Amino acid sequence: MTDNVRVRFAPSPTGFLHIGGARTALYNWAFARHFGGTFILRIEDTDPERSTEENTQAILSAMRWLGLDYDEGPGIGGDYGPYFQTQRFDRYAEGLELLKASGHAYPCFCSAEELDAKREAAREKGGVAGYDRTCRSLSADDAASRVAAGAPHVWRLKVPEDRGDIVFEDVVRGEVTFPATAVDDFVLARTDGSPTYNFAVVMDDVDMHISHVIRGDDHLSNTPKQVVVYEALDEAIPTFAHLSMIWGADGKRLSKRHGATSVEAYAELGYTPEALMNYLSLLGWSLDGETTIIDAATLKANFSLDRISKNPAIFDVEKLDWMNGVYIREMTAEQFVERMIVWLEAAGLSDPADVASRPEWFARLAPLVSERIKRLDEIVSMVEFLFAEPEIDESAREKVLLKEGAGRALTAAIAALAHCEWDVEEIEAALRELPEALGLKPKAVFQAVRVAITGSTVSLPLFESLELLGRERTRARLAANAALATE
RNA sequence: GGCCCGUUCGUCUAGCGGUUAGGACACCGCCCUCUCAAGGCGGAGAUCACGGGUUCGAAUCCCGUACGGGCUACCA
Repeated sequence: MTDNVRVRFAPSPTGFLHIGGARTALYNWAFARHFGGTFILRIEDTDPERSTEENTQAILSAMRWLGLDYDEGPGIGGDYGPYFQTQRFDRYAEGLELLKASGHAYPCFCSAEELDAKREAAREKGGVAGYDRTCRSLSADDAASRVAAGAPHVWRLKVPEDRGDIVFEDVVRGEVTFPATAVDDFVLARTDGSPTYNFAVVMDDVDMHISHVIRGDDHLSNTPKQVVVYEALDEAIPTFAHLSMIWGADGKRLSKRHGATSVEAYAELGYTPEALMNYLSLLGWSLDGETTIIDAATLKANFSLDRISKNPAIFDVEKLDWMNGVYIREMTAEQFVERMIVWLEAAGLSDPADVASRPEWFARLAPLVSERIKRLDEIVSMVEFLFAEPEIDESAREKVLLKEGAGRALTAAIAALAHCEWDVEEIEAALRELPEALGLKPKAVFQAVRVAITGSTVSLPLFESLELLGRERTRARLAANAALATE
């Protein structure tokens, strides 16, 4: 592991792992893995109102599910911890002392009301917002004595008078320039001593020797402020890469209105982590513009920051569905059975012991199902008829069983299947003879059998289904429905 | 309001001065076929947001406009 590439994903545990956050995590991970660098997970839990332990756990489990393993962070530690911001307050305090000592921070006694008023006024005039530096002109003695006297105060960054435009390199945007006026003497430490976000991140990224900051676009405007903090701290500025946002289908910020937004929700809907990872990797990045199926190994081998696109992307569930289907179809029977049984067990239809008792049966079933679904949750309705007596769908009964000839077809099927070998070929051969013998269309015969066996006009392939169902149950269902069908 | 960022088929994107503007999803048609899928073949779909430049030549470079987004907190 080389130390020249150290990146981090730094979520706030104020909710589940969002799709956008997952992509940010994925890009950091892929970048680190590509260069044999270090991927760090840091929990930014400084907002006590909204941060919860549950959310932290949910984020960890979502990352585990996606396969985004980290090298330093919660649960596994590392040389630059702790990895929870709430456990790093002493470091922020030390950093602040450093800035005070070097003259880069000064106390401000302005009240919230005063600041609000000033901000309003400044905005009215149009143009430059930000703190007007009132307390910056306080004499050192005056400020010190007021602090000593216990006057409530915050600590502000003293942006150098001669600091010109702030220019930094962003791998995806190129050179980004902010006018000096975009950075005011912002607050580093609040009245209660806690650090503000823009100060804490820089302290953490410095302490953790972060080489590349890969994060959401919404932080681009924070970057000049952070750059000034790095300078005040006299620390090296990392390389930045700001990822544009992911939007919902309507081009608006992705939210509950758009359906599932958390990684967890996608897992529950039957998406595979492999597919979600593949889809997310292509949402704002491309290998060559042609390749769409990219597994983790390929991603690790090819990921690069310079192929990240600048424009925001709309999350397209239909493409994810297609991709999920591709991954499902690529599974071996064993892999698919492994996933299938989870869903069947949840539905109360089967369990691992069942698989263990008849592995070949499940192995035969697997490919029939896997090539027909896009999401794992579709498994249940598709194979239910093999585990329980199906209910005959009303419209299927009307359209098929109550059609003239259906009863004869079922009766004939019973006879035809009575003595043949019970395997697909024999079953098919036996049933194929019926249409002609009965003077019915093949479709009419097969659909009648299908509905009688599965309860639906749409099902897994007929002959295979019968084989899997077994001779006895097939005969019983055919007989039961023959009695109710139209001759 | 100010500052910053973005704009190629409906969607994700390729393109980085000269291409019939390529691929993928979705869509349509045909083939395969016991239903549904999968698969194969083919099709439609982008005046490259708009307007000016620069250039022999611009989707590609520059400027402006429009639209969208972000930041502008003692949130993160």
